[in-house]
Amino acid sequence: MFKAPRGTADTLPEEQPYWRYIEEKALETCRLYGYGRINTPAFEDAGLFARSVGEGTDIVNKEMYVFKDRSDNELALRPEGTASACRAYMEHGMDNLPQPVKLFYFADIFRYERPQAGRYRQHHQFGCESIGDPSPMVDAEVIHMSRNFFLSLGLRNFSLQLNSIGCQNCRPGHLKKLIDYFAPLGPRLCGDCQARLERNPLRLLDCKKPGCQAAAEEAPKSADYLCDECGAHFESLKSYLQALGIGFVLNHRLVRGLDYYTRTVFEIQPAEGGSQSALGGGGRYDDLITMIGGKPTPAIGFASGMERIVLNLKSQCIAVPQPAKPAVFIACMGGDARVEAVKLAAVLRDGGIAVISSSGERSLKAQLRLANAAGVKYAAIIGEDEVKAGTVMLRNMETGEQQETQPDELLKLAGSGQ
RNA sequence: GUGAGUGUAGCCCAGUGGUCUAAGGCGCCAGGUUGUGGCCCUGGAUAUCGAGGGUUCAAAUCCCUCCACUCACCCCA
Repeated sequence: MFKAPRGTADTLPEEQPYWRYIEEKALETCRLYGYGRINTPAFEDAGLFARSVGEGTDIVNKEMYVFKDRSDNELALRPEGTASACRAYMEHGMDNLPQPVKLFYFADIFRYERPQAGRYRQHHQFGCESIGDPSPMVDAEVIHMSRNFFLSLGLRNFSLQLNSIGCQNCRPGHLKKLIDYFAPLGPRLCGDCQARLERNPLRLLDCKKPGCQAAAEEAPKSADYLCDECGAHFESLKSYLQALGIGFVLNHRLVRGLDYYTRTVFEIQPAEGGSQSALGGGGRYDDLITMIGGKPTPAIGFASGMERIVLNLKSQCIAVPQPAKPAVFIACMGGDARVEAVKLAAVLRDGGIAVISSSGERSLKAQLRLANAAGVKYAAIIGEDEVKAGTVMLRNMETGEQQETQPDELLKLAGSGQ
């Protein structure tokens, strides 16, 4: 038998209310902040991600689904959403629009990883990007928006982790300090970290190994080595957040796994669950558009993982709206009754009433059991007597009362919800 | 890619060498009225015991290999 590929999942009808709920809250949040929806392809030129996310990152190196199509184009299933949004921004000349351009999306994201709790090979992100404005006001607004999105979902007890990793001008200085700090520790670092020292010293801060963690705590902080511009940007962002009453945790070890981030980086972390279970995260990426061949364009974005939100909604026992049950179940007995049942279902549906019906193969008892299981308010029963009389036996499933009715009366009754 | 754990019906699971032609619960189907649901009662269907190989007179149960799932690491949403 076929099974869904590893790391993918079917979202069955009973799960859908969670997704619908999240989508509605996201849509409302985007409306409040003036974001417009964009859909981009599930796959792109592989180079788009290699250039933006970074050749040296795990995402590009070992997690990206790359393939050649029949014309030998090198394509990749998108491993994140920002690069596509920026590509679309450039491709459609959105730099000629009033800036910033604010886009949001729901996208499936593909990464070849070992699945575990809250992590899948295909997962879904709600993300937003504000492109074209360098002001820290925008940073504050994006952070405010992401926080309010989670609050609107009813989620509580999450923290906002914040850091600034500087820009092309000041980051090299910090990196050098980091190397100077970590290099003498050499053999006391774990194997991974010794490799990271060469490849990407920032990542050393991220290591979960106790020994490295202790070392990372004392390491030079990027925020201490910001250039004047980055420092001023970070300071005013913090003052905006304070003015908005948004609490945050300065986390100098918060670096993100994508190369394109500059200055502001942030993450929303649930109270419970490890550091790898972030509900969402984002940051500024002022260099990304130049990395993929555009003119210098400042931007900042945020993305959240739908599956992780569902997990947290459940663990926090947040009830989500359930879809309405159909109003009427039509039961029938006998061949002539079936014709009447089909006609009645059509009349009711034309009148906007949700109807489910039985094909009449089973006993009335069995049909009513189905009606009960479906949670309908009314069962409309059509047997030989009703066919002869041109009526319908209407049974109220809540009270058990029933009465003969005309089809058009039934329409009125069910429509009024009485 | 690495490490640990788990694999028995649609779902939850009992069972650790013979009494297992595999128990129970949920769900499903039917019956308990001649045209009537929800509770209750009765009956029924559904399991190549993850797959393959081995040990043994005898394997769901022991051994080996493989596969899948889960959790954790790496990294991220």
